Amino acid sequence: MTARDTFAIGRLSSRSGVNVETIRYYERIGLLAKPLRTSGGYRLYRLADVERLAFIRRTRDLGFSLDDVRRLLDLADGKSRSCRRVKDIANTHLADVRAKLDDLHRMERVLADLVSACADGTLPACPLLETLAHGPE
Amino acid sequence: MTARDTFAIGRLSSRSGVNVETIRYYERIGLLAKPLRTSGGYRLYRLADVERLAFIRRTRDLGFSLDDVRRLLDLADGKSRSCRRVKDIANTHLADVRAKLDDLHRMERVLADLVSACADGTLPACPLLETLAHGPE
DNA sequence: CCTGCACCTTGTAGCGACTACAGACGCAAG
DNA sequence: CTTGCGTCTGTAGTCGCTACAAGGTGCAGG
Repeated sequence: MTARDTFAIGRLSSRSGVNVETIRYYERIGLLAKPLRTSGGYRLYRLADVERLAFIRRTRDLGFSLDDVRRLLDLADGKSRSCRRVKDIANTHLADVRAKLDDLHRMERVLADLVSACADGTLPACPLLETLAHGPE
Repeated sequence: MTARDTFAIGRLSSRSGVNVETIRYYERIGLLAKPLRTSGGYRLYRLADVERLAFIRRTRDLGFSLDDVRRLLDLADGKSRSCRRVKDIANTHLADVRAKLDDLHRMERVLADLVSACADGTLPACPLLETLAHGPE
């Protein structure tokens, strides 16, 4: 049934590193075009789909939202490939990442302090619990 | 109608720094006990509720999950106040925070690199898009 | 007493990005 | 032909809220 260079979703999954369920989800939300089907209803993919999905995976791994992925795919598909617009999206996302980084750093510092205040954990009153109950200082 | 030291949900919200909708949500999932009501059905709170909610807010601000919050509240309520168990929860969460911190650091580095490779954004081919399309080097 | 207004009520649906089924069908190897 | 895995659709669950809609309450001013 399958032409020499087509394959089913499981193979696309293993070749792209994206979960089968996730691939179907991407199709449902319109991130991937609807693929050809076998007479029995199986989705049929080609090498180009592996590429596209690998693009998505790499973009997701950098923490971009699916909306950003969509925009970046559009830019990659377009003739223009406007570097400017790509850069804008990336810069905005970079600012988000840095903001989250700051938040996490703050949490890390406070948590590490609080945990160390608990010493070996055998204290009668728990300093960590005290801080949660009544605030710092 | 209200006794001298009770107040409605809006006041609890402004005193604890937790959104009205969020307070009702916490009640619904059993994080807060069901409060007394006025004859007209309004929830009635006391100072102790402000404390409890402030505890929750502080704990959430440190990034603990609501499940962790529940466990920490149980420990704070219990006679034992086992510092050991509190410490275990905090340490596990701290490890999570550090793992996320590592992820974000990695993203930050790669993003900053890619963005700077785009120079002033007027390049004919976009290096950032190339990397997303074909992977690093 | 009536009006107006802010506040409160319940219930439900939406967000993002998946993940996890159930129950049925396809397909290829032995 | 049977076995057994792969795939299909559709729906519901995750987390931690947030945002309504449509109606009821409480209180101050006139």
